[in-house]
Amino acid sequence: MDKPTAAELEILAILWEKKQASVRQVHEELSLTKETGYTTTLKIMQNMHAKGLLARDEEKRSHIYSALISQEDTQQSLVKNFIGKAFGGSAKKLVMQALGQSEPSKEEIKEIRAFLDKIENDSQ
Amino acid sequence: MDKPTAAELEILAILWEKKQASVRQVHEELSLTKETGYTTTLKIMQNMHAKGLLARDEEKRSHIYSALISQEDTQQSLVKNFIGKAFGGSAKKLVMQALGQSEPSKEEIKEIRAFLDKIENDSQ
DNA sequence: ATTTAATTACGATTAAAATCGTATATAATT
DNA sequence: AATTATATACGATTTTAATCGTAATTAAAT
Repeated sequence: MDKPTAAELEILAILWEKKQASVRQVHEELSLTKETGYTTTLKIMQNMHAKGLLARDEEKRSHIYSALISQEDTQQSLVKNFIGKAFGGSAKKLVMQALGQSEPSKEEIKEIRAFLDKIENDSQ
Repeated sequence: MDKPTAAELEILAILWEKKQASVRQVHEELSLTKETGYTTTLKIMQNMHAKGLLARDEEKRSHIYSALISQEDTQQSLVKNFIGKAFGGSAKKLVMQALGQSEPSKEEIKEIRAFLDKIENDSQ
């Protein structure tokens, strides 16, 4: 599947969190961080529905939308694409760049170490 | 600075590797992985020069271009932006997603562990 | 029933990026 | 010197995403 655009991703993020929502609800959430018109949000969500990115329940007057692609799958394809485009295919370089600039807490570092342990064991 | 577009990033990647190159050289490299016209490459590089992304030596007939922004700085801003847009600001989630899908080698895992050690010590 | 408010549908417009054609200039070749 | 090849300059076009206005529809309120 084609990767979602920037505006689509913002809407997906809201739907992943809310599970399901009307255009109105999505738009209000979006308005907290972005200056945009209601019909713009509506249009994008209609497009996403037409593309198969969102499901739509038309029972009630105000349609209820929900994401048809999972956050995990989407993030996976985004990361894969990003590593290819911005880091010449090296996941290691991306990881180090991300760690180097984000100042992770002790606890987060611990979690990442545990994750590395898990990967190492799985690969045997 | 504004983040480079996708096409600009491809050109930057070539210039970071070659240090400097003519439009012809960049275009030939680009043609290996992409179907595109010479004047398209030329135009984009001219735009990048106008924007201050590339330096240009006009001594010879065929101008010689080089990147004015470093790979490290660019990757840093790209990653920062990406974490915000695709991972709700959590570098840890990005890191785990990247590690989970890339099947890093033992050697790479070792390097990442060493990097984590370094970060932990620096933060004290 | 009428009016008001809220929603979807639809198309047009705008904006940004990428693409390309053609003219012009310059160098190299014959 | 004339021809050919190669570059740049410039503007127009195409493409894709995002934005928005307005009409039509439906529900709610009076």
